This record gives sequence, C-alpha cells and structure tokens, in this order.
Amino acid sequence: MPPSPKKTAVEVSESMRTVHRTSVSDDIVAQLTDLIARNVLKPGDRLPPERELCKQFGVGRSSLREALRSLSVMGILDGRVGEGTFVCDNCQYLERALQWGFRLDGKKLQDLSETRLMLESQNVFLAAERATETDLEAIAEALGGMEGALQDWERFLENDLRFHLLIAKATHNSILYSLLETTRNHLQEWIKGSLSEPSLAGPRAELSLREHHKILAALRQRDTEGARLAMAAHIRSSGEDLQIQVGAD
Amino acid sequence: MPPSPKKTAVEVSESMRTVHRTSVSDDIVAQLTDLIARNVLKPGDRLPPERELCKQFGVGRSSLREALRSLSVMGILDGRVGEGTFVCDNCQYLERALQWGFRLDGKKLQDLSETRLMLESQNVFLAAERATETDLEAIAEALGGMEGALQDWERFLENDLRFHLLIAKATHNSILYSLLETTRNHLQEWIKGSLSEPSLAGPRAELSLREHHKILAALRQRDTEGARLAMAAHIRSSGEDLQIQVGAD
DNA sequence: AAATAGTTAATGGTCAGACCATCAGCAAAT
DNA sequence: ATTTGCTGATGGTCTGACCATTAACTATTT
Repeated sequence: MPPSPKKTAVEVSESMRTVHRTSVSDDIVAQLTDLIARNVLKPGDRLPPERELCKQFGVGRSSLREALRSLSVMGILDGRVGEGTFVCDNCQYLERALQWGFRLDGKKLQDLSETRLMLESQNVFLAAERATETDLEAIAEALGGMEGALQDWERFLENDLRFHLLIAKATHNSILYSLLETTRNHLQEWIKGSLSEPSLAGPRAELSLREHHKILAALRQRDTEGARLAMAAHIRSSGEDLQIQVGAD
Repeated sequence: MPPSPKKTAVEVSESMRTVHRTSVSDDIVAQLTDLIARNVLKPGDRLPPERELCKQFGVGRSSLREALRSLSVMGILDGRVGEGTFVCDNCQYLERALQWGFRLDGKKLQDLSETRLMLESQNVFLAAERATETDLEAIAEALGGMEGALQDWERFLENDLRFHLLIAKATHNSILYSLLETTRNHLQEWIKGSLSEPSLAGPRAELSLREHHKILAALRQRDTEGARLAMAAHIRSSGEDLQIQVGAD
C-alpha cells in the first residue's frame, strides 16, 4: 500500500538485532561451567544421573550427553560407568586447555623455546624473592637427585625437570606455573619425537650440573638478577646443544 | 589344585597391564584432531555429512555427534545447519583453550597482573629487536588514536589495548601474542566487573600518554632494555591506579 | 566370623529411527 | 532480471532400547 512503485526491502537496521540462536547443548555447557566457576559444583562432586538431569534441564538425553561429553573431553568432568559423573578433582583446567591449544596450533619450535626461556627466567627471578625454606630444600633435593644419576640418563632428566618445575612452584603464582609446565612438557615431547640417541651424556651432564648449582646458589642468596642470568645462560646453552642435534633450521 | 592352603590372589604385577578402555567418541575426537594437526584437514574444509561419517567410522550417530560437538565447543569445528560441518578458519585454538582454562580456574587477580607484567615486559623487549617499519607505524597510529580520544574514555581504552597488542604482534612469536592477548582480555573483563566509574580520566590519561610515548621512542631506537623498563614502569603505575580503585586486598 | 561367589539395580555408553528447522540450489512465475 | 516457491541435504533434537560395568547386597562356603 505504500506509494513508491519500485520500493526495495526496507532497511530496518536499528530496529532489530540478529537473533541469539543458542543450541541446547551449548546452553547446558554454559550452565554447568557457570556452576563450576561459581564453586556451586566443587571438584569431586557427583552430578545427578543423566536420566534425571534430562528432566531437570528439560532436554533429551542426546543433547545432555553432548554437553557432558564436551566437558569430559576438556577434562572438566569425568564419567564413570556404573558410578556416575563427577567434577574432576585435579583443578588443572588451564593445563588441559593449554595442551589442546598447543596440540592443534602448529606452533614453531623456536617460538616454544623462546617462550620457555622467558618463563623460566622470570620464574626464577620471582622465586628468588619468594621461595620458602621448604621450597629451597625441595629444589636442592632435586639437584641431589641429578647428581646421583649421572650414569642414568633417564633419571637425570627426570630430576632435571623436577628442579625446574619446583622453581616455578616457588613463585607461588599458579598461572606462571601452569604456563611453564605445559610449555615444557610440550617441548619435551616435541624433542623426544625428533631425537633418537640419549645424546652426549657425560660432558653435557656435568656442565648442566654446574649451571644448576649456580642457579640454586643465586636462589639461596636471594640474588634475583643473578638467578635470572644463570637460568638464561643455562637454557641457552642447553638449547644450543639441542639445535645441534636436531639440526637447526 | 595348588598346594598352599590359604593362598591369596596371585600378584601378577608385571605380567599384565591395565587394559586400554577407549570410548568411541574419544577415539573419534583423537582421530579428527590428528587429521587437523597433520593438516590433512585444513581450516575451512568441509567434513562429510554426519550420516556418512557414521558409516565411515562405523559408529552410531550419537557417538559421532558427541565427538563433533566436543570439537565445536572447543572452537575447532563449526556446524552449520543445512550446510555442513567445517574446520574453523580462525586458527585460534590456543586463545580459545586459554579462555576455557582461565574461566574455570579461579585464578587470583594478582597472579594475572603479574603474568601480564611479565609478558608485556618481555614482549616489548623482543619487539624492540624485531619490529618492522610497518609494525612501528601501526603502533604509532594506535598511539595517535589515543591522543585523539582524550575526551572519549571508551575510545581511549580501545586504542590503548590496540597499542599493547600490536607490540605483542611485533614480536612475531605467535605463542607470546596469544598468551598476552588472553591474559589481557581476561584481566580487562575482571576489572570491568568490579569497576563502575570510568575513573579519573583527565590526569591519568595524560600520564598514560607520556608513558606510551616513552615506550614507542624506545622501540624506534631499538633500545631493548629501555623499552622493557618503560613498559614495566607503565604497567606498574597503571596497576597501582587500579588497586586504589578496586581496593587492594 | 570371615572370605568368597552370585544376584540385582543403577549408571554411563552406544545404537537406531524418527522428526524438525534451516539453508543452498533450482525452477517457475512475475 | 527479480522474486517466489519448491525440494533435498544437513545439522539439531528427541525417544526408546540394549549393552557393559560398577556397587551394594545376599547367600554360600570355609
């Protein structure tokens, strides 16, 4: 009925907004994560049985299960046949999430190494300020483990990793710890995939040991800058060692 | 038939291993992520229809959908009704993953701030070494945007964020960029939730502007240490400002 | 009384079939 | 050339059924 004969579709730009089409299972995921984030659902808690949750949410079992399964894959929930579905005890969502991210993003080895260098340097800096006596003892104990395993390359590396992670823990900053842990694990896995031999164990191990002693000494003296430098030097030297074996690009 | 009269169950510790009970949908998730990680499935690719994937995998549609839905929630796949299921174009798995991690892990504000301080300091250090002329221009342009928005607090903050993210991008290290981006977004959200007023805009904005100029100047001179110090000072000063308003704990 | 074996019910895991809403593509009508 | 209407393909959801595993209980044996 309007006048103009060849009127095109009315522009209603401001009067209406694109509708929010929310899928059922996404909604459930959101609700559950909210409950967990608000600590209404605590780690270890058991959810009601699936068939009852269906009634409570008013959805079919398929949709509910798609939501539960999504949270399970992310390591947030854990479904056990015959027992029920539980909120995971390990509050390590960040670690799990990072693992997924690293797995799918084809990050370059160099970027990973660089990130690790930065994380370890800063962590040891903070640790020098904040480490408790207990922290220092644990770190020293890991170093002792390295010394006692000069012949056992496997155990040596194990204690090496412990040494570094304990330093990260001594920062008492859970985010930094998570970031370093995941970066390091991913790096380690990457390396194991492209490395065959246990490498030149003897001289390298002793050099590594000296470097670790320097780091610990700086930590004990609360020498933040010294610790940072010692750590950076250590990582650079072991990094060069790796590049030689892997074949730098 | 055996001799001993009161023999308890045999310990077969070494002879057998706990069986690998793999759920169907987890298996599919693993297979698909592998295909994506190996770049057999590239971003933008369209997967076969669900009903056909069921035949190929030899599973029911429920299990298949639980797998697809899990990957959708994580931002890896994108299902569109009537069109199909696609591998997400935005290869921002790390960002998505980090978001989930931060959302669920009840991290402390202080830990977040500290992580941010460290990331920004190191990023600007690397950026001073590596920034291209194009990078520097983009950063300068963001700074210009801040200057032109001294009256518009909203726009000012927007350009502020751009400034910092562009620096992170100038490191040309995608991991560091992702980490900073997510940390910063999460922090910003946290703050907005507990902050009502736009705060004391005038004097703070001008101080902020001076600090940003210092940072850019250091970047242009390739003064890595100067850039790091300028950035650290800036973040500390703006951080103190925040703590006053939020109410330090 | 204690240990063992068998039974049962609850629960997550899987499957099959059906229906709906939405979208792309095409043909007919204007 | 544009609009309209149809149709098939596809993801989203629901229902009901069956299976495998687990825990709790009961009966049996020692």
